[in-house]
Amino acid sequence: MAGAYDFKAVEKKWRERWNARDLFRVGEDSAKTKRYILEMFPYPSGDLHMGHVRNYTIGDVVARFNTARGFNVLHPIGYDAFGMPAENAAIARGVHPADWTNKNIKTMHEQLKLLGISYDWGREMITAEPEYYRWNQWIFLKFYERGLVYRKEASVNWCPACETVLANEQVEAGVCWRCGSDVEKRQLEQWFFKITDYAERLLNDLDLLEGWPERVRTMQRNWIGRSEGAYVDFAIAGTTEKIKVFTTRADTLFGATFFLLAPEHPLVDELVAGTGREAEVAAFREEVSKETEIDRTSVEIEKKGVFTGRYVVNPVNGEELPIWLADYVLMEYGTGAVMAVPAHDQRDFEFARRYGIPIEVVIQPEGEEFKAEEMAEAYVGDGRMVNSGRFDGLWKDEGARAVTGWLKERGEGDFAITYRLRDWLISRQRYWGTPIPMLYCEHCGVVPVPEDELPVVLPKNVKITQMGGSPLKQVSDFVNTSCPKCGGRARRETDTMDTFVDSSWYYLRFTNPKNDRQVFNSEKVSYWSPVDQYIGGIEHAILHLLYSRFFTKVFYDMGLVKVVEPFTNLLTQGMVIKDGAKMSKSKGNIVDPMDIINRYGADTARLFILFASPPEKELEWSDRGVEGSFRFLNRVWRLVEENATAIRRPEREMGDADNALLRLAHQTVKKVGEDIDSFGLNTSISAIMELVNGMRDYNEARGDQANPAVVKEVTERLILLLAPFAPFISEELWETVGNKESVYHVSWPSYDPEIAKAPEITLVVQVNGKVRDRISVPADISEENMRETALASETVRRYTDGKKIVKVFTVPGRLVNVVVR
RNA sequence: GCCGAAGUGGCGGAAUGGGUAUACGCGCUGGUCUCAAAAACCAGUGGGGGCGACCCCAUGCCGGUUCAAAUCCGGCCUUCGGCACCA
Repeated sequence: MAGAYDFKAVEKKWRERWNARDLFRVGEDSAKTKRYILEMFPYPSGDLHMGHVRNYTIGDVVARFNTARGFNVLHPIGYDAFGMPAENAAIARGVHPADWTNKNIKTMHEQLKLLGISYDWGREMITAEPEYYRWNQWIFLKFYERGLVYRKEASVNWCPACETVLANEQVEAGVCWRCGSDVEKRQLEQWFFKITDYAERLLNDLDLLEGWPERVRTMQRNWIGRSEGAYVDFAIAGTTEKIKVFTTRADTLFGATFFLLAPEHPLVDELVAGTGREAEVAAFREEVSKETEIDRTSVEIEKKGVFTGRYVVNPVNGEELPIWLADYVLMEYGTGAVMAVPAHDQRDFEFARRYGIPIEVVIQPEGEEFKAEEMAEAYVGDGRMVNSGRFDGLWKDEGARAVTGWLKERGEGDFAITYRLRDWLISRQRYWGTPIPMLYCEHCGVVPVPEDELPVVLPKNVKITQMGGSPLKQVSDFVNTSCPKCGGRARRETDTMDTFVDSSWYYLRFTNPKNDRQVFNSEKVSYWSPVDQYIGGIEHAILHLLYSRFFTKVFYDMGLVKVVEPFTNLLTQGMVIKDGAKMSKSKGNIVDPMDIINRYGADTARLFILFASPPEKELEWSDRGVEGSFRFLNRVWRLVEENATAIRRPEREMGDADNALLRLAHQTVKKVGEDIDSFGLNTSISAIMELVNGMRDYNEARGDQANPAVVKEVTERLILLLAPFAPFISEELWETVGNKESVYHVSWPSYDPEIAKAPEITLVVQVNGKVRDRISVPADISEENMRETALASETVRRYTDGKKIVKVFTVPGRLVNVVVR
């Protein structure tokens, strides 16, 4: 295709050829080493945005590069197609969520093809199709069999805007992760996955994930929040009944002056009955229940509570402690009950001061003596135990162990570990999700749907309103069924699954997406898993990545997979921003990828996005920068056209300029390969640009005298290096220089270290650490020669004459530093 | 408040097992071509000084270690993320 760079024609031509040949299809091949490259699949919200383009382009470079290097590369794509936006669209515009979703998928599929991403299109999956979500249901049943699914009534997070419950991970700083509404608390009976059973393994195995950013590992570690401490039993005064608390500070047990229960604690009614404080306590509980998560967990808000009229007995000294309810005690953590030690816990301190409860110091640091009445805040540091009977004198940590051990002997406590991680609430009171495969039989109670009756198909004829409650409840055909056990009347569960369930295992399904007999084929999943390189946004640092790790571990225990971690290496890409802010409709700073593709082509869009910033960092959008990338591709185009002519000229002997260009080409091959491996995609492109600059200088200097063999070799190398970044133009140019085969199947070029080696280096000469001269010397110069050359330099002499040379430092092949006095 | 990351030209960014600071690109200035413009190409471009070969200063700020610091250490400042009553 001679003439100007017509990106539209070029990209269309190769897109059609790739499609026709199904170029990117892969299968298992035991003769090759596999590489599984995966980008987080998109939610089909409409059009591809710049963040998607960045994500998929980065992945595509890695995939194409690894293919060129001879690996068998799995690089699939699918659509995370269940979710709220589809339902919102249905409510707003009366479209069926399925139709809305499918239309969006179609658009995004086309756009991904326009971008030229090398996906194995035969593996495309849509999680909203029964062929996929039936396996969600199957997994749910298997988890149920293993005791990892349970149903319980609990105080749960409720998003009033989404009209559904949320998992703990999905509440960010008290607001809904998706819509930003203040989350409320509700008492509801819901389905949970018992992720806490895996807390210890999820925590420990973070150490295996050396290919993950430390930041993400830390976030997960904090989220799991392991605490070592003790359970201690407190008897309710005047009864034999006991309440268990969890504490990490058993050393302060002698300093407990009151006792706290969460307002939701189930024992409250029973305790308060007959104390005459019923009304006051009930009013307090009512007040707390109305608070949003934000109010309740804000540190600034003053702690409040109410006395129950009852007491517990401190097991270490028999003292009676008043039982209060306090809003800062959470039912979901530990046991929902706390011993309060105001001298050594800031929250208890504030509470005690507010309600006039005594404060007693039981830990004293060396060289200081705290007096309860003088303290302005709790003392939480180290020190020795005081006022603690036989334990006096022990340091904080040994004291905690000693007290716990002593309680354990007496049967009043034990060592314990708790986690901040809560079980994963997966029920959603929404329509557009996977139906939970459970039945409620009038006689048998809760009954799982038998495996051979899957899938429980999501009915299409549903009225979706914003009225709240599961829309499926209204579909009597769906709800009313018979019990598989007794044949009697039963009704189906009408809640659907959290859509994070869908994305917790899709990467394994890609190894065998069309399998209608098994969730995955064991050979295929063994061949491809784990994912070698996973790429996506940091916003999933906890949510999706933690859930996926949990699923993989359960699958491992089930014998379904042989790996304990799903993603060996993780790259968290940075956001695309414009004018310093995240692109968003409300700010009006959105750049539509399709505009860029229409104006400059996909290759330019890809190149700019990769060149403007390293993948993990934010990318500041720049229209000028895009033009620069487009100019570069035009330069490459003209250069290759020019060289295609030069290649046909008669042979000639190698000269210095030829060797120099060849050297540059080999150096560039080395650098580009190394940089892609370490995700220095911006620097690999700059290296390619330098090669192009070198080639241009060569052509200008040599004119008709150019060496055809050198030109051919260097031009071909250039095209091969460019191919992962700008695949369309590379295909075309590859053809221009006379090749028939698709560049996709051509091996990555090798480099010869001998050719890449420079015959001369620049010797930097410093005097007292300041650069004074730069001298070109042979690369293999000895240290002795370096020293001599440096001292002989005229510039250097000006600084050394009349001075005493104290010492001369040499760095082989680089630098000499002369120290004078 | 706690944890983490990052501060380099006018801008995006290079260079960290200490050793040529500012690669590559954008922008800007001048030039070639043109009736003119665009495109393309060529040259220049951290700041300051000198007629000059050159010199001084500069990687958020202040100190330190070293022959040598963007890079290591200590202390600040700023920005951005995450967590946020977890007993």
